[in-house]
Amino acid sequence: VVEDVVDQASILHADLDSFYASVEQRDDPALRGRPVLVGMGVVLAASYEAKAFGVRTPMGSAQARALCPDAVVVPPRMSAYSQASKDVFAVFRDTTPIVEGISIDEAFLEVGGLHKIRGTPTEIAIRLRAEVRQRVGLPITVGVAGTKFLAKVASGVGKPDGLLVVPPGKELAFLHPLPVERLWGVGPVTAGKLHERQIRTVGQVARVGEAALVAMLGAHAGRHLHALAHNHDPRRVRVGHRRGSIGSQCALGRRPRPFAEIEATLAALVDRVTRRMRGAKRAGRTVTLRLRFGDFSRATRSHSLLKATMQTRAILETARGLLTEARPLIAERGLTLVGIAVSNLDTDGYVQLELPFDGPDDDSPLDSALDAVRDRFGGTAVTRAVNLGQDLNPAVPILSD
DNA sequence: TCTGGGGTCCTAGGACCC
DNA sequence: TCTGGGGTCCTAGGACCC
Repeated sequence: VVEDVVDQASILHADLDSFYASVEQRDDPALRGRPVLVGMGVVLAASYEAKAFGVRTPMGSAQARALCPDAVVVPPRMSAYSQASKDVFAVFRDTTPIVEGISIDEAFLEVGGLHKIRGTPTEIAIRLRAEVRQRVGLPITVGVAGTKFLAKVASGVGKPDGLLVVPPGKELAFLHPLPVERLWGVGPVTAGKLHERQIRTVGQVARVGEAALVAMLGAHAGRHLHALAHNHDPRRVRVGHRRGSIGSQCALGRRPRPFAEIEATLAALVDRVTRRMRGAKRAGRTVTLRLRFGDFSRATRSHSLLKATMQTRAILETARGLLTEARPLIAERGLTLVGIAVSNLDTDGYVQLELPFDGPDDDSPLDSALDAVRDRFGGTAVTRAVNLGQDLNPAVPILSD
């Protein structure tokens, strides 16, 4: 009973519609009302006009053009989307301090304690949509419900450019007729397993029983799905989430590549990732090499360092070692994608510098280098004397936060 | 449906620890 | 030399999300 009283519909899930395509239509009036595809090789986003022709992401551009010959295809402009995302999140934070971003174009907002200041959750949601439209010029759909999960489902059903409120007491009536694919966490594999047993709607999932779902899908997935089908989701909206990994990848196409070219691509990926790590002031300890092959099978190889680092050289050496380890696999199956990710992220780590340093009388290059490090990483640099002439072990930190 | 680039979370075996 | 019960961390794979 207490839960019923407390658990009012106070969670908003705000989700921008066809985000990249909407930004393109906003910035180029000639694209408005027309089918727009963002992405040259593969469709990254399609406007609703294009989706009406059956275009989906990720779909090859050739196929998408076949479905929708009148579509305008534009290259992605990531910096414009990134700025638009920042602008929309500013509107979110003006609405409530409790905002949990879950991707570039969606977030949860907790508006429960704001009744006296800003009105009911529904009133807040109406105003939020108007403000995003007015201040950023983009359409957004908002779902309102008592749990995160249901708010997310509601925004999905409410798209495009809509508002869907699930009032307390009406949750299961809303949820149970929906197809299982609507559940967050049910993808093609899980949906297939459910369909095999003639389970197609959320209501049918709810009637199956937890034990049967666990037998079908495994302990966690089974319990999770059972809980969601009954709208049990105790998760609160959390602020201050930090990413757990930073990575970059590159599709290579089906053409066979010389090993040296793969190594060069890997070096470029590592450079991009370590730059982003330094920009975000995050060091990482586990390096993962991601591979995809001609038959679309995948493999990963990973290695954990003793100490977190954001140094290009240390991560590149590790990545090269992993690539060498995977070389027989690559020769056997043919590589179509290579990627690198760094996880086990920490806020501090080490940076190693090599400096011309003639002796005790010549400490100015060291001082200026330390200043440069402080400027760049914003931390407190601590020096440790190391005789580089004797010991060139790259694992020895000479600077640390 | 012949497939990009960025992520998250879970499972499971093995090594190792007390 | 064999044995419990309780853990942690590492690695690899897989499903899923936008």
